[in-house]
Amino acid sequence: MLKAERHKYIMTKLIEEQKVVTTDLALALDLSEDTIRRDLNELDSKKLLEKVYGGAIQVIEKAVDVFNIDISAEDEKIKIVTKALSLLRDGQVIIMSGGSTNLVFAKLIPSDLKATIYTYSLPIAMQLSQHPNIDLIFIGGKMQKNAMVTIGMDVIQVLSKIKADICFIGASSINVKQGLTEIGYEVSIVKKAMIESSDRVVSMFSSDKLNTKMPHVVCELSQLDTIVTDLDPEDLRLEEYRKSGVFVL
Amino acid sequence: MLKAERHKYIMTKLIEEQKVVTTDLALALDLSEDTIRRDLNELDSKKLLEKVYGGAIQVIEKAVDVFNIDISAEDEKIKIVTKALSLLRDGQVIIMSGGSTNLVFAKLIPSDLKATIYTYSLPIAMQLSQHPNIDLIFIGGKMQKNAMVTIGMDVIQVLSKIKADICFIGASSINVKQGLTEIGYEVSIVKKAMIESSDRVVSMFSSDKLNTKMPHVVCELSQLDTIVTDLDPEDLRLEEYRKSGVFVL
DNA sequence: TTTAATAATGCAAAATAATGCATTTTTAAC
DNA sequence: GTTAAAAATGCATTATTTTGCATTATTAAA
Repeated sequence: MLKAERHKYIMTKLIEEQKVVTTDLALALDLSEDTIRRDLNELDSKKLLEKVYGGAIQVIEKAVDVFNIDISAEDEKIKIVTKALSLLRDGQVIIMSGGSTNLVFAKLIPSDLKATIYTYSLPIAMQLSQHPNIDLIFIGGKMQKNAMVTIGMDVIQVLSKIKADICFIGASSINVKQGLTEIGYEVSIVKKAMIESSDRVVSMFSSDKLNTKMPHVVCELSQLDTIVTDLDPEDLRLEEYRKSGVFVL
Repeated sequence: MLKAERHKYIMTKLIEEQKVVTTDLALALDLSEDTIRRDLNELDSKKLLEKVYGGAIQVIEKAVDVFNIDISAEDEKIKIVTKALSLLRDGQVIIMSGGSTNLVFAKLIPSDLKATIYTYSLPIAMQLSQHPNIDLIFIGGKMQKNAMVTIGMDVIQVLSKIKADICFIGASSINVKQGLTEIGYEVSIVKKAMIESSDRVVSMFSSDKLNTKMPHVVCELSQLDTIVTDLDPEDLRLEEYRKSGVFVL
């Protein structure tokens, strides 16, 4: 019996019975359980079924909901952004980049804060559109699909004409030598423009981003006014950053 | 019985009866209560149910989630927009307004369609950002909070520079005499600009919008090329519209 | 507070899975 | 056809997961 035949048999069986059991299949096909397991793993990796302990079940295609953004390590992020809330003042003009940390931040902005926020991130704009006292301006342009942010000249142009009091920048990577770096060129350019337009630059990120680097430089450490992490500001891992003159919150 | 099966059983039971009781499940499935408890805890941590003393209950819809847009009469809207899908072609430049009917439309655009879409609606942009073959351009500007669309001069300016093959306009109200009308002045202006920039104008709406009016005129009936409703194109209620030269889909 | 029910924890046995390796089968090139 | 490489298979070993039980802790209600 060919492997392909076996796979077909397994898939048929799976549809008939809603599930298959490794031991049963081994018996029915007169093969070792190892082989069956290898088959099931193979079919699983092709997403034709879902391997579970003892056998496999049908794939449940969960309707991909674009609007359901799940934030990894949300608790940690809440801890970070809560510290940054103290930087907010009524009347500020604020620029916010994308990223899930900033999204958590947007969620937690007190509802009585009166401010103007510019952003080029769809999820952040969605979130802020619920805020009663924030004037929200979305910076349009070509969408970078997966990150759900706009990029390109249109964005740079708008940013270059703004004068903001403070900007909140998500970080992909940061280290003492290169400063803030990004994986994507276009995003790095946009973030540069954000920094140019802001009196004060704040970057929030979790400590696992510390001492990592990506290909495209956004800015040197000295251009950041404040960094906010999950660590205690006195933590040793932040010492070098403190020394270089950045305020650590 | 596989663990995965059991979990499925528990979830089904939970939906049927609104709750499950540990002891009952142990009896029904012929397993120790410990195992059931472990199952319930596992499902709880996946947020599929809520473990309580003695069993589990359904998860309570958590606080209004911005990202959870619920579409009223979605089935009806699916019916409408499905008809409109036939108007799409590879290579088109498309403008889409906001509105839940257009959002449903965005969801159903075939994933192999290659097109460029301009929109100024956050939810629609979120939806389209998942589409693999669409170049998406968001038209930025000041956000109108509740509707989650941008409005104002910035939007008009961008629209005035586009030349689109087709635009899809949601409708608040339509009648034979005034044509398309809107409740908000700013939105009416934006829609006017959309129409100006498009070779072909399509409006999709449910039949209860027929023969109603709002304060701000968008355009006359004659400026619409196609209207798409839930009704049969031959329906008597659409007769006057057909007579006025609009193509009814 | 008391009491019975329910839950958490640690542990051991059993089932299932992963891994490395030897053997066989298949494939492809000469 | 021969032959070498690649793939598939089964086995032994080791690792992981699941499960039930005993024990202890917690909870809810009288």
